[in-house]
Amino acid sequence: MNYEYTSEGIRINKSEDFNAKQILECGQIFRYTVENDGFNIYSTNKTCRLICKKHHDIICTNNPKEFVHFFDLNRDYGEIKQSLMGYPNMKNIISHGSGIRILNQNPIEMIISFIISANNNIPRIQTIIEKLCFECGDQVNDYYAFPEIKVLNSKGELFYRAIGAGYRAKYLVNTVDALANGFSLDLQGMNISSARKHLMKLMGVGRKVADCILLFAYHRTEVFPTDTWIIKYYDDLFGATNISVTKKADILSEYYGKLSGYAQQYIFYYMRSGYKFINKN
DNA sequence: CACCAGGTCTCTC
DNA sequence: GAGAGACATGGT
Repeated sequence: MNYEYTSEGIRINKSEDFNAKQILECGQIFRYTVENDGFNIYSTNKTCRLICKKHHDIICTNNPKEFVHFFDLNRDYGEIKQSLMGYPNMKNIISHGSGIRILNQNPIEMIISFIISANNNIPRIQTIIEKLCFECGDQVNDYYAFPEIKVLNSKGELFYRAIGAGYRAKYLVNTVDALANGFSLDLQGMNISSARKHLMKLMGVGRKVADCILLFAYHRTEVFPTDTWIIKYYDDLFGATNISVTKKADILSEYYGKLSGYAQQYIFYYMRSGYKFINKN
């Protein structure tokens, strides 16, 4: 990715491989706001302002190095997209969201966020997380940080219900307690199935949520998070069958290999934009 | 009213 | 290990 540090911030020259709107709207991040000239983006207790100009974007932040990693700027997405083009229908799908990148986010924030995401819709997920930060997070200038796990662990099920988590409140209480008491988040050296199994010990973390955590916090791109949108895609591509969602996820991740996570994001964005998938080779 | 949204848990066989 | 139901909440 072509970028440089300037006095204004991280300057990103206009490129097919970076589109702020697509990066933020492809469902991987829940904490951002839309402004006239761009976006405000929040991750753990950090923030940046992404200003979109005609010929370039500027990332304004006090933590430039962290946000270079956050936006995955040192990876060649052109190469990734080139490889994916070889798959059926991917040309259309990728061209619709060609500026998507997979962010490198915080494991705890991803775990909590995606437990809330289960059987829920994106606007409501955002509202719940926003309330969580407002109620439990440290105030930093004009926003609230993602809460410390200790603070979250001081809250009970009633609190999580009050912010709208519904029946997931119990899962949150249970998982936050595990995280506050030394549950390991170090997945280094673990193969994908061990890493997934480990995360799934947390209450509220099933196959799909585990795969989101692996992809968005650990950049394990060999997973293919399979939700209701992806199932629609799968059924169109391979034909609707009675096999389980888990099995479909296995087949998809086998099919796309190490590019699964990237493929999944392009497809998710495409499907959710209201495009009907048409299976034509 | 039913169905859906980035599913998971529990119970049963 | 696979297959039903239940589950909070808000939108269409």
